[in-house]
Amino acid sequence: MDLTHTEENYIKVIHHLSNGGQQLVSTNSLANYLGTSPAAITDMIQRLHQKGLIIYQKYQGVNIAAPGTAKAMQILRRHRLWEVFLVKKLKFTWDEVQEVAEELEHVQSDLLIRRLDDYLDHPSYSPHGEPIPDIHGEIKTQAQIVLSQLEIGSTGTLVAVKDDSAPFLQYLNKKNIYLGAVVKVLEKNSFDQSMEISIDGSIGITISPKASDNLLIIC
Amino acid sequence: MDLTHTEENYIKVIHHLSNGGQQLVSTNSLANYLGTSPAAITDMIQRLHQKGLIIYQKYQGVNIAAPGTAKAMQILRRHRLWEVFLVKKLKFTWDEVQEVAEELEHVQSDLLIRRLDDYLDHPSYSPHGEPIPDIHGEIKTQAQIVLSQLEIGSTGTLVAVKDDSAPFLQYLNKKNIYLGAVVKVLEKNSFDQSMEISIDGSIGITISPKASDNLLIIC
DNA sequence: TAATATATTTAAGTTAGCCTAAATTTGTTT
DNA sequence: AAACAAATTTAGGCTAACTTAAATATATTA
Ligand SMILES: [Mn+2]
Ligand SMILES: [Mn+2]
Ligand SMILES: [Mn+2]
Ligand SMILES: [Mn+2]
Repeated sequence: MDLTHTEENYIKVIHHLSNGGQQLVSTNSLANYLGTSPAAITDMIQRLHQKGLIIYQKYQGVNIAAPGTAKAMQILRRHRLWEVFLVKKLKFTWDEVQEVAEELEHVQSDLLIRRLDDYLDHPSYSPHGEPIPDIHGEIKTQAQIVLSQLEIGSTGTLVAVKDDSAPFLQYLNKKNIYLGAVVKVLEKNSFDQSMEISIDGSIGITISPKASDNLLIIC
Repeated sequence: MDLTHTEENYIKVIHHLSNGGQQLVSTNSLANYLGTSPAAITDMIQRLHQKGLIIYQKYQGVNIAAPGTAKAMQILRRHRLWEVFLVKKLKFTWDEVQEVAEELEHVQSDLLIRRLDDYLDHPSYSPHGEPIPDIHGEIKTQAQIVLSQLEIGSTGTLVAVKDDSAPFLQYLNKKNIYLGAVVKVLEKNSFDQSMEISIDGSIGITISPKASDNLLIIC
């Protein structure tokens, strides 16, 4: 079944906001996330329910259904492969890729994505550390924790960001924080939850709780 | 001014069918080329005329206007750069690129196209030998003639196809005819206008007038 | 539990891009 | 020049994806 660009975007957002199917998503949260009216959301979710991609009960919110999950995985795969291409081959920075990948993900060609994957040597992660589903829609998960939960004196490797918006990524650029770096927690300010960290040994870096809640590490 | 995918496709086709502005294009020829009803064409050309991209007089047909030409050049640039990318980097064959490039050409990002152009080392021609407009919309033209006009005994270099449809390109594949090859006219059958040619020295190749009319060479 | 506030759906209207059928204009014959 | 044929436009309708305003259901709180 072939979806429109708009339907693909809705499916991706419902998958995201439902945490991969773990919770119901309200009409208002979708409207808010997508910047449209609640009426438009109701309109679309009725159609997506009709197509069997989501589960919807009037007034009760929606959840992603199995065919919707498969579709979401396909779109995320395309999105993240294009992000890798843009960064690795076209010298985009990680804060420049979002908008373009948002369009490229809708180009319909299985051959294209298969060849792109080959060309990029089958990457497992996007430039933001998000896992890239394989051709069957499977993703490898690794046990990650958020930096804010790390104890003083502990170290970890920064592997992903939870928020891949340009402002956050630019904030990280400014503080010289990048994926793959070894992070050590030097101090925690219980007053405002801010953290003193070192990045690959460089010290003097203070980050807000909002930032440390959006940085994922492995230990 | 930002156009929709559909508007971009119309502009490209009007530019093409008007021979770059040299002749008027009829409603029916557009309808026929695009596979839509004449009524739909009238609808769209009125809007494109309103936007100043084409010149249109009721019942008289349309022609491309200067801003439309600029837009067409931009779309052709994107289309052909993507075609080069698909063939050179993703190992597509020249008969596989059309459909995908038809979608990729609509991705809106000047940075993307600039970087793609850099990445491909500023190619001048598509895999079909079509010139790639530069960033200002300029194209280099070279004096080309169609193979059917070449005299017996003369040679030339095959540089482009006039028809880049998959069936024609596959026909050329089958006959081992490719761009860059030296073509020599060995014989002409005045009975049916068919031609005996050699390609880089290989003989025993007969081609129809329909084919030799769509092969462009330089001498 | 009843009143009130909030969330959601329905109703009605818009635009892009198509359709078919009818009306109109232009081109071609006689 | 009138009649006919072909090309084109207009009229009316459709679907996708939105909008605002009104109606209705659910949640909260007195
Ligand atoms: Mn998108
Ligand atoms: Mn990302
Ligand atoms: Mn196109
Ligand atoms: Mn081409």
